[in-house]
Amino acid sequence: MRKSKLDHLRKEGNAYPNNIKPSDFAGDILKTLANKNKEELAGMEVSASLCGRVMNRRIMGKASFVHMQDFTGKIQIYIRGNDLDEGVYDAFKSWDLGDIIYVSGTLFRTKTNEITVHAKQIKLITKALRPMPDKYHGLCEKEICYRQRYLDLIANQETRDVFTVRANAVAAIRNYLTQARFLEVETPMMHSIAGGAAARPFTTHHNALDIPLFMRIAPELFLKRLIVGGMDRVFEINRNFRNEGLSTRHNPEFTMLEFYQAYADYNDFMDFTESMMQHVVKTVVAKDVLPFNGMEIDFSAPFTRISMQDSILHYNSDINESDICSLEAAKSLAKKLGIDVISSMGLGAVQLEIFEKTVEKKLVNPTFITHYPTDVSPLSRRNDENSEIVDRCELFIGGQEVANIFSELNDPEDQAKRFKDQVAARAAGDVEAMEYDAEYVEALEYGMPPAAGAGIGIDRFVMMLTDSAAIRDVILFPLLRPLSQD
RNA sequence: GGGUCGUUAGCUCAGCUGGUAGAGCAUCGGGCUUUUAACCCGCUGGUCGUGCGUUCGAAUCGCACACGACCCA
Repeated sequence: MRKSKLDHLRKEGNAYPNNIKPSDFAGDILKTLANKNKEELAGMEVSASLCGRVMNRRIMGKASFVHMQDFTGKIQIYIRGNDLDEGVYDAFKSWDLGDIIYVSGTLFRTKTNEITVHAKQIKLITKALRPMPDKYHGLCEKEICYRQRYLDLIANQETRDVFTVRANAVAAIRNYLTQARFLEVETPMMHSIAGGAAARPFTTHHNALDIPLFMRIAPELFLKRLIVGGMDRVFEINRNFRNEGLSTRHNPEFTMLEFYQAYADYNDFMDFTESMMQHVVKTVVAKDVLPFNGMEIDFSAPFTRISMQDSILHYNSDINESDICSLEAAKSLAKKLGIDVISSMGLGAVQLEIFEKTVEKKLVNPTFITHYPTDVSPLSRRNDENSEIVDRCELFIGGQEVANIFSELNDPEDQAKRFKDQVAARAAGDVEAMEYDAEYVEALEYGMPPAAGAGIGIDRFVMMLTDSAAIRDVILFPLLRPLSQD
């Protein structure tokens, strides 16, 4: 048993040493030597030292092959008893799959031409007391992958790839924004008024102040305070928390990028968002067309831009302009579609419902939907020609909402009025309607320059970059119901 | 919240219309000095998600519950 092997290690000395420093990584070695043939490699006498986990062993009496894995890759080790100090090989034979080892030696190619470390020294660094997932099938059960992500990461290369892409995408975004002179900031995660989005917050409590606090549902109102303060270009990549159900597209905590720029409008930001996303796709996955959930998403072409009303007509040949242009007609159409129509809904709100029901899923290639109704956009600037709509759009890709972009409302009196409408909606039973944020209105009264803002759901974007069907697959530790104690 | 499916050894999975629980890998013992899911011989390993019921007898049938996956709202 592995436990008794550990006990034996403890008796012999330090069972958990931390004085071993590898100088190489498996993936780097394989990459740099990839074009050296057997003879060239033998002549070079390249030495290497690595640490990693034993993933596979083939013991053949007095010599063995091992595959060990670090985060950069998996490399084969050739271990011959004669090459090692007295007793080391016998000890090695008692080691297990999953143990973490140190190896140093020289590189060569085997009969079958695989780059391999011919071990001169090996050492057990950390004993694995529990068995690893199946060496061939890996770990399949989704629940174990989510609950014990470390096992998923050990066993499944695809999982390591997904989270590498995620890290690279975030780095590319950060780099792109920084290059465009955006300043990265951090705003509060705990708010006394949960604003900036239509969602229910998580509640918590601060003991010393004895006040309730809410986990933020969006950073928006704080980032715009920074625009008031003269930080003309800011962005934040961080977690939002929304007290809602779980689905393949929803996790209660998720990562949001928000960025704001003074003296820009939503048209500028459509351009900016489009080129930023294209840049990320190009640099991170090096493809133009991405497979996603059985669809193909073309990121290289200019993103389509179409108004909500036009999109309804365009994607539904059976709907005519007269069906959605008056409140009465739109409501009867909505009812026909099985939408729960509330009497307080305006034309815009009903159109939005019709859009979500009949168009959203059909938007595969990146598409900006423009002309959002004012009554569902309490923080957006009204359109100059039509005050019933706002200068706002949402970006849909692969049938999902990925980004929300608008020209910011910087008129404090209009903002105060919009907040009041929200409070009224809340009183009428809309649990997601916003509260009146007097301090934010006060900030606007000091003068916020005209600005554009955008929010991009990082998790959903990463789903597309990695062809992941569920948001859980791109979040290392998604929320699951805890296992009961018994 | 509603529907469908799933839960069997550490992992991956069989187990038919009810009749003493199976395989591969891993583990353990033995053999093997260039293997590739190494191979050969041998041995272990189970509260069949939980509970209740039907039955002479339940992994299998029924009900409830738990957890998960997918679809829908």
